[in-house]
Amino acid sequence: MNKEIKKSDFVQSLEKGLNVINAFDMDHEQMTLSDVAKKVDLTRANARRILLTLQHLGYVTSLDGKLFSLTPKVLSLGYSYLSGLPFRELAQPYMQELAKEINESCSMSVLDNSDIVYIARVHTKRIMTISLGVGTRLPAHATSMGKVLLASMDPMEAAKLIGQMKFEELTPFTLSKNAFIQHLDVVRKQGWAISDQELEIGVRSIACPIRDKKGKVIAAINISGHASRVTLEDLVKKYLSALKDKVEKIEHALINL
Amino acid sequence: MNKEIKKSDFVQSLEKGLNVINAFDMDHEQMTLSDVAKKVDLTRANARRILLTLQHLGYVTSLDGKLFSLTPKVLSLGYSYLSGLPFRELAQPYMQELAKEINESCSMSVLDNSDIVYIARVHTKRIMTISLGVGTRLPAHATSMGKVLLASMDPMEAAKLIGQMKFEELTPFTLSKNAFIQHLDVVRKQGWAISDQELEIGVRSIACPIRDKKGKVIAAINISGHASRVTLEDLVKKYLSALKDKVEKIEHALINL
DNA sequence: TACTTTTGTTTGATATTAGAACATAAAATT
DNA sequence: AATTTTATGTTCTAATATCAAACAAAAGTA
Repeated sequence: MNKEIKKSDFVQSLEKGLNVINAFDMDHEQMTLSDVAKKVDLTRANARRILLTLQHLGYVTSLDGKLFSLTPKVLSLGYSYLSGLPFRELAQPYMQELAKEINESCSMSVLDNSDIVYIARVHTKRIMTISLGVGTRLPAHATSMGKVLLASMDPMEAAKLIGQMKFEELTPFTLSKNAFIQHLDVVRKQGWAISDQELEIGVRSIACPIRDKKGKVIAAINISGHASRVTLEDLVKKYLSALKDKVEKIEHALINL
Repeated sequence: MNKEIKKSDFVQSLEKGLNVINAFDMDHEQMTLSDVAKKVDLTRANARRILLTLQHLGYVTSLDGKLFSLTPKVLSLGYSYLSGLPFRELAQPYMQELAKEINESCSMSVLDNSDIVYIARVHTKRIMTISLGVGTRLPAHATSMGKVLLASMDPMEAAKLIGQMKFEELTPFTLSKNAFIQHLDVVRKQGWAISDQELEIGVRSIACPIRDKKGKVIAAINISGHASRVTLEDLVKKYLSALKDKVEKIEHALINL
C-alpha cells in the first residue's frame, strides 16, 4: 500500500540527518559521535559528517568537541509548522480559562496518520510528572481526541486509515478495531468522544472537534484528568458543557480571522 | 571568525533539506515544487527530490501532488530539543499563575547566539497581536530577557558575543552597543533587567534569570505588556516582586528534579 | 607502564545526488 | 482554439556522499 518512491527521488542524507536530530531526546540530551552512530545506525564517519554539518548550521552545539547537543535553533523547524496554524494561538487563552475553571488539563491536537499530535496544552497541576508537551504523539485509537478526529474524516479515508492501524491493547479497556469502528458511528452522531482509561489506567478524557468557518474540523480539544478525581459521569454531566462552551467561543473567534 | 569546515565534512543535501522545511511559514503554508525551488534557491529537480523525500518520511504532505505543506511530524524535530529541557514544563503552571495575577503576558527564553528564543509563553489577552510563539527569535540586545541572559554569561564570552552583534536600532530607545555594555554591569548587580520600548514602541518588559540547583542560569523569564497599561514604575514596583516570587518557586521546584 | 578497548579521523573505491538541458504538461493569454 | 508562458517531469554526466577499512588518538584496565 505504501507509495513506492524511486530510489533516485530519495535523498538519503536528508533522512539520516533528520534521524540524527530525532535521536536526541530526554534521555539522550548529549551524545558523542559514536553514541549517535549507534543510535541512528550510521557509520561513525557518517555520523561525524552529519553532526559537523548540523553544528555548522547552528542546529547542534558541542562545548568540548566530544559531546553534542541540540540548540534552540531546531525549534525553527517544528515551528515552521505551528506558525501555519493561527487558530492555535487564538485558542490558547480559552484553553487556559477552561483548565482553570475545572482544574484539569486541557489539550489540543491534530491527526497525523494513526497518531494524534499535541499542538497546544495547558495543565494546572504542579505535580505533573513528565511532559506530554507540544509535539507529543499518542495512538489515535485510544484517545478521545483521536476518536473525534477520525469521526470527522471522510468515512472512506477514515476506513482506509483505520485499516492500517494496529490497535495495540494498551489497557484492558482499549477498544478492538471492530468495537472502535462501531463506536465511531456513535461519536459522529453525538459530536464528542470519551476515552475511559483506554490509553492508560487512571486517565479519563472527553473531547470535541473544533471547526473552521467552513465547518471543516481543524483540530480536537479535550479535558483529561485522573480517574480518582474524575468519574465518567463528571465527564459528561459537568465537563462536556464547559468544553462545548469554549469550543463555541473559539469557533466564534475563528470567524474573524 | 567563522570556524572553517572542510568541504568533505559538510553534507549539503542535509542543509538544503532543512532549508526547505524552514521555507514554510505563515505566509507560505502551501507551496508548489517550483515555489520551494525559488524560495530556497534550488533547482526544481533538487527541490522535487527533497520534497518527495520529506513526503516519504512523513514530514510533508500533498493533497493533490502539486501543493506541498508540512505535517505535524515536523514538531518531532523541535520536540527533540524541548524534551531536553524538563524545567520548561515544570515552570509553565507558575507562569500561568503569574500571567493571571497581573493580567499580562509571561514568557521564558534561552539565548542562541545574538537572539533570544522563546521556549514557553503564556498570554492572557484574547485580542492577540498574533503569535510570538515558542520558537520565535528576537534580537537579544533589545529585550529584557536578552539582557539578563547576556549578563549571566561568562564576561569574556559575553564580550565576544556582543562584539559580533549588530545592535540594530529598532526604535529610538534601542541602546547602542556601548550603552548596552555599560548597562549590563547594572543588570549583573541588580539581577533583573528592563526593556522600555527598545524592541518595539509600546512594549515594556521586565525579566529575571532562572537558575538551576548549581546556580547556573538556564533561562530567563519575563513579564511584558503594552506601555499604555504598564508604566516603568509598575514594572519595578509591582511586577518585579511578583516575578521574583515565581522565580523563587520555580527554582525551588527545580531542586527536586 | 603497557595493553586493550573505544572513539574519532582519513582515505580511496563505490554509490548516490545535483545540475543542466531537454521533454512534457498545464495555465494563462490572445 | 491556438499560442504563449509557465510549471513540472526526466535523463544523463559531473560532483558529492557513503562505506569499509585502515589509521590515529584517547580512555580505560591491568
